[in-house]
Amino acid sequence: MARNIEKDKQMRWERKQHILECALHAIAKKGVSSVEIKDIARESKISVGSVYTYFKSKDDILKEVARKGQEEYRVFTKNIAENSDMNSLDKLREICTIWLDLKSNWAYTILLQSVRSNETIHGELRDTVTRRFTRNLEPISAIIREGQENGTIKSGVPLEVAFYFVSLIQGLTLQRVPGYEIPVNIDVEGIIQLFAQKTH
Amino acid sequence: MARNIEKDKQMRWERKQHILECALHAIAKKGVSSVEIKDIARESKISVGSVYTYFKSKDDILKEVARKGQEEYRVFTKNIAENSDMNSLDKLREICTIWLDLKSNWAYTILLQSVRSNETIHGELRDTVTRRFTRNLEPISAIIREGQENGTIKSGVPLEVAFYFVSLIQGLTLQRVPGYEIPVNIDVEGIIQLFAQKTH
Amino acid sequence: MARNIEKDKQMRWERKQHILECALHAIAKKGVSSVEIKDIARESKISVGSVYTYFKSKDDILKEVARKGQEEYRVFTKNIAENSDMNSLDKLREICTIWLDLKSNWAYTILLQSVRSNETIHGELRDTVTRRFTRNLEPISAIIREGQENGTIKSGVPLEVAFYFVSLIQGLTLQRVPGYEIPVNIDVEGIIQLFAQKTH
Amino acid sequence: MARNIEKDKQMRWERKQHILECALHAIAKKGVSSVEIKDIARESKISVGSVYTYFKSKDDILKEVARKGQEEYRVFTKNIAENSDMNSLDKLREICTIWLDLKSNWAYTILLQSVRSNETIHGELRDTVTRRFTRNLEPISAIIREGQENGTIKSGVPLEVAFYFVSLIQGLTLQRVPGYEIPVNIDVEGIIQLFAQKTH
DNA sequence: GATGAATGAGAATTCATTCAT
DNA sequence: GATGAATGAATTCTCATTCAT
Repeated sequence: MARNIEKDKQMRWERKQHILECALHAIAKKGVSSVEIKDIARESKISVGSVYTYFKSKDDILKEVARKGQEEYRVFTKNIAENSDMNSLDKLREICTIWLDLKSNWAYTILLQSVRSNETIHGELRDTVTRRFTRNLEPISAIIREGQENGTIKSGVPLEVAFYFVSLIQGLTLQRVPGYEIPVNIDVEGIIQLFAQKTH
Repeated sequence: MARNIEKDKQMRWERKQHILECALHAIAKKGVSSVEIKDIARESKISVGSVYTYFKSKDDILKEVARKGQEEYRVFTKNIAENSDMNSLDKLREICTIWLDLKSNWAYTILLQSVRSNETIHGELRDTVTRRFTRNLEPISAIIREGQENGTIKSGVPLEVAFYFVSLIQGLTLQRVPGYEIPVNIDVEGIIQLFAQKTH
Repeated sequence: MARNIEKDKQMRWERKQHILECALHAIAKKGVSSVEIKDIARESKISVGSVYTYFKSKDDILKEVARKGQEEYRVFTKNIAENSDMNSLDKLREICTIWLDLKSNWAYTILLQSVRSNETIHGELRDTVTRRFTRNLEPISAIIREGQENGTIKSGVPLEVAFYFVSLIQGLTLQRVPGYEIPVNIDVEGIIQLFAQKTH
Repeated sequence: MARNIEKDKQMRWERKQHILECALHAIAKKGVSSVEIKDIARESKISVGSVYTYFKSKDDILKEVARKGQEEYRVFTKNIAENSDMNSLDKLREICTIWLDLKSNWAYTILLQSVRSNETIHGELRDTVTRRFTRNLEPISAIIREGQENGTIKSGVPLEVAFYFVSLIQGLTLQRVPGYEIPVNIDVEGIIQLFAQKTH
């Protein structure tokens, strides 16, 4: 009996995660504000009613997708930042490459943008997303500082430089709308060189 | 008589422009897909019905706002690019400063963003916006090329570097949600230095 | 122009009243909690969407119907209470007769009951309805006091007796469900005699 | 074996009764039409699915709650009516006191009210409830007749007077919404005096 | 032309009932 | 039998567009 309760909780959690992932895909396809519960249900291969078994409302889902995305991003950048086997530029390179490679990042970036820029969305959520974004600059900021100390990254307030780096990547990501990509090549090395300190 | 017809046409054109500006503000406040015709009417201080006297549909308005914004942007960057009184870095500086200063740019950037990423919006519009965005990279690209030739800007495919420059500025712009700004300072000089060629 | 604005306001007010009356009929037919916006729209001979032009929500309509009903009841009893051409028992007789005759009173009584007994309804509304009910006892209470003073009505705390009188009438009203009436005759004179002071 | 079957039947009956009582509480809290199977399950401390093990449908539960309540009421009034140790007025007094004291009566009265006035409820049930209500007037009617014969109760058609008595008590009961009571004292003696025949 | 009420198609949400475990 | 997740029909509410004044 106790085992079943545990198992049920586990199952419920897993299904929630599944729906969140499917919601992200649905958002990637239709855009945050056009996505319908129907789309999320279809993508998750469950009924519309069932979505409401796991989430209170559509807003609730969007909130959770944003949270999940930001948390995963934090783990992703933190792991790279703390990896002592890589030098600073390689860390930025890695972040840039993986970030621009992941298809889901587009949807996730769009989502965060929408959440933040949509006045109809409850202030608390916008606040939270903003706060998390700011906190998520820290690992990048640490990499920048480290690079500046060993002379491989350009000088400048680390947090500000991190902000530019992230904005640049997000700006590029937003241009990569599936089906409507800007037809200009993106070269990770070129991007990294913007932040690299030339040595002679 | 002919004069009156001319005058009427002129009036009509002016009112359309007024509505477009107000629509941009309304969009900036509520997001492209949440904005209602009622919002645009209220912002323009006219009635809902009158909006339809000047525009065929909501989609029509979005299309026009996007077109107007992108055209003004093209004129803005082109003028700076062709100004022979400024050096290349100063041109970038000027674009960066003015762009980040203008409040309406935030709304306009959001709008383009939303138009391109919103699947419910007619493909033709998304196509047009994308094409114009690409073409609008040209003046910036020209500045980059010029700067590379006189050794003040870093090397790299000019169009790609221009793409990074614009993406960076747009990425930063999107973070500046009125009331929910990321609390990190933006220093134009720091941004320009990313693209500047160090001389010894 | 000023005339039109006035006229518009007047029209709007009249249509609201019309919808409220139709809503009361719809409620009378289907019961408070089963009544749908569709029913109210049909009864008012307007579209569902139009109902929302005049009222914010279904709850808003119920609230207004309750308010309107209680206000009309207050005017009704006050007018009778203050009529110096009738003696006290005639006043009670009149109230009783008219109240039990009016078909809409059934719906209205049901509505007030539902509002008060339904826990899902916002406390503020329940509070207001309760307060108004209490205040509306006053005219009846005045009649009772007057009758006691001239020896035609039984003794007892006037407000309490008024409460019994109103509860009795409301209790009877509630039994008169259209189509499911309790097959027992209601004799106004018999009811009045319960409250009358026998003289010898 | 046979004994087990008996025991099972007994258990099943007891659980049904338990659910019915809990359903009454749930209905009292949320109103007949707002009450959800979930509420009844929660109140009964069993699962939603289990409710359906004992009852065919929500309607079935409502029907049973109403039947149970009306039957208990019949037994209650019949016992008092037939009690030869009490005089007629004492009998009314007893009914009045106990009825107004019992908290569950409020819920039960609301329930009957709602069942009868709710058009979405099956006509057969509404019919049955109405018929039982009428039949349940008989014991009260008998008390009235008895009182009239010994000169302690006012004259009038006994069934009609009984109808007024019950309506008055039910009317008062309905005003006593937990937490939203009408702030007027209820004095059983005052009520009884309305029906008492003054002797000189 | 200007206005804002009217419309109805479409989206979010609820909940009685069923069903797999 | 017990459980609670799954279902989808039904309901409330929204909003672009039309239309009468």
